[in-house]
Amino acid sequence: MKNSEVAKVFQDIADLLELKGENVFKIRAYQKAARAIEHYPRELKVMIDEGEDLRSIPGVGEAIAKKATELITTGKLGYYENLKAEFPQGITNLLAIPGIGPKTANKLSSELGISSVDELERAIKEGKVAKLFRLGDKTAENMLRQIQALRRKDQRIPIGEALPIVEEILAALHSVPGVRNLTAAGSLRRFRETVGDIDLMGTADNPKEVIDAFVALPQIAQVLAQGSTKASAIVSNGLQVDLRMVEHDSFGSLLQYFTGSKQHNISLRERGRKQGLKLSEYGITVVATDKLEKFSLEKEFYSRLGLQYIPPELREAQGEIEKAEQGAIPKLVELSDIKGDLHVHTEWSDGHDSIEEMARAAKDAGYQYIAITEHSAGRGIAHGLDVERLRKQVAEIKALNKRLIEIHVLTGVEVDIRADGNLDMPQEVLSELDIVIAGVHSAMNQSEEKMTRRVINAIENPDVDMIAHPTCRLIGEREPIAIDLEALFQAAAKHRKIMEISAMPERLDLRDTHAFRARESGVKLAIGTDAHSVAHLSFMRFGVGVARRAWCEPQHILNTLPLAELLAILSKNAA
DNA sequence: GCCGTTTTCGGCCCGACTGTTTTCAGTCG
Repeated sequence: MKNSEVAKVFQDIADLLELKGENVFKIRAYQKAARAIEHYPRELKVMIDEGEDLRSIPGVGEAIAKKATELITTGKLGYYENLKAEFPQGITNLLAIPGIGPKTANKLSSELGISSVDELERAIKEGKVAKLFRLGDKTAENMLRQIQALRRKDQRIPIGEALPIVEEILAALHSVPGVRNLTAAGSLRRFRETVGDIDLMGTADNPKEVIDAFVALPQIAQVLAQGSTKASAIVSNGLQVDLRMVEHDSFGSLLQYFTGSKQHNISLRERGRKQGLKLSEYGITVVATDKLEKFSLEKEFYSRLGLQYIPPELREAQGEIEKAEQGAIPKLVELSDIKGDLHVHTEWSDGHDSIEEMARAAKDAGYQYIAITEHSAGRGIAHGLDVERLRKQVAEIKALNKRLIEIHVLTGVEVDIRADGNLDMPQEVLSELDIVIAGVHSAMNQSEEKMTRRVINAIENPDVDMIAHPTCRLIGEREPIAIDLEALFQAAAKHRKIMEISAMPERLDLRDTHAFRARESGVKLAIGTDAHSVAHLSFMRFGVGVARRAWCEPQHILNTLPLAELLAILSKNAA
C-alpha cells in the first residue's frame, strides 16, 4: 500500500471524526498525519519492512503508527471500518463541496436523509435545503453553484502551462509607472508541478492604476471582481488569477503568508507562539506588548523569528524550519549552475531542428555542452535510429565539433529498454558513445516486479549511464508505471548510474519527492529537457524547479559539472 | 491524537468572509 493511499484513509478518518463532532484537535492530528504521510519521502511499507519506527515521522505518534502498521500489513484497518459503519455511505462526499463542512453535512444527512451529491442537488431544487435552520436561499443557491463547478471538474493546471502566462502578465504590469514590487505567490512561487489559482502580489505608488492595467490586459478573458486594491480574473485557458496590491511596509509578511504552503505557515506560527509571538499576514505581534511589527521584506520576517531565509521551493513543512534554525538551509541549485543539456533530439529522429541548430542554441543559453540522444529503432518509436544511422550521426557530430567553438556536442542515444530488460542496441555501438540513456517506452503495463527487474537490468548494463524519465508518467494524462523506485535508487547508487529529472513540463519525472529520495539514497541526478526543438531547451528551468524542491545543491546534479569533469565521469562509468 | 530548553498534562495557527441572525456559527485559505 502506497503512502498516498494510507494518507487518504487517515484523511477519511479525519472527515468522519468531524462528522461525529469529535475533539477538533484529534481531528487536526489525523489531518496533520495524513499530510505528513502523503508527502513523506520514504514509503511507509519499506520502513515497516526494515523495522523502522513510524513515529519518526512528525505528526505520527503511537496510535497512528499502530493504525498505519495494521493498515499496511493487513490491507485493512478495523478502527476505520467501524467508523465508516456509523455513517451513511457517501456522506463524506458532501464535504468535498466548498461551503459544506461537517455541521452542514450532518444536518443534511440527519434531517433530510441526504448522503450523496445527487440527492443534495435534488433537495436544493425542491426547496428543502433552504428551509433548514440557519440555512437559507442564498446558501442553497451557493451549494448548487458549487456542485455544478465541481462537476465541471476544474482541475489544477500544469506549471508548464501556467508559468508562461503569468510571466507575460507580470512583464506587462511591470511597465506600469510607480510599480515597486510585483511577484507571483502561492504554489506557483513554490514551483509545485501543478497550480490552482494564481495569486499575484505587488506594491505601487498608485495601486489602482495597476489594477486597471491588469483587467485591461489582452490575456484576461473575464473579470470576476475589481476593486481599488484587488482584482480577480480568468485568463484564456480557464486559470483564475488574483492580483492584490498591498501596503509597501507589510509586503514581506503578506508575500510570506500568501506563498505558503499552508502547513509551512502553520508550523511557523506554532513555533512563533512558543516565542511569545503571534504571526499573521500583517506581521508579527509581540503577545506581551500587543505591538505589531511590520515587514517589507520576507527575509526580515524570517530573521525576526531567528530563522535563515527559506527559499519558497522548500516551504512544505519537510524539516526546512529546523534547518533554518540551525542556519543549515542548503544552497539550492540554480538555472545558472547548469552547464549543459544531456537529453536532446534532432531531426534525425522525431525532433524538428538540426544538430547544429540545437548546438548553437545551447551555446546561446550559456552551455558548455549538449548531448544528442536520439531514440533507438525499437518498435513504436518514430524514426528511431538503427546502428548504421547512429554511426553516421556520430561521424557528423565529430566533424561538427571541429567547426564549432565554445560548445561541445556529445554523442549519445536514448535507447529503448525492451520488455525483457534488454537494450534495443548492440553493445559494440553503445560503447562508442559519450552517453547512453536508457528508457522505457513500451509495455508499460507490466507488473511492478517485472518492470522493476526490467529497469534494474538496464541499470546493471555497463554501457548505460542514465535512466530517462524513470516513471514514464505524463501529468494529468498517464499514470506512472508500477515500479519499485527504492529498489531502483539502491541499484543506481550501487552502480553509480544517473537518474534523470526530466524537465519536460508534462513529465517532471522524477518528480520532486522521488528526486528527494534519490538524492538521499546517494544517487546522482541529471536534469535533461528531452528537447525536440530549439525552443524546448528552455524547459531546463522546470527541471531546476523540481531539483530545488528535492533540496538539490549543484553537486547533486551531474550537468552542473564543466565539460572536462563530466567527460571524466562518463568515461569512468563506461570502464 | 500529538507533543515538550517554560509542560509527561494541558495546551494545540490566524484572520476574514458569508449568511444568517440580532450576536455569531460555520467555513475557508
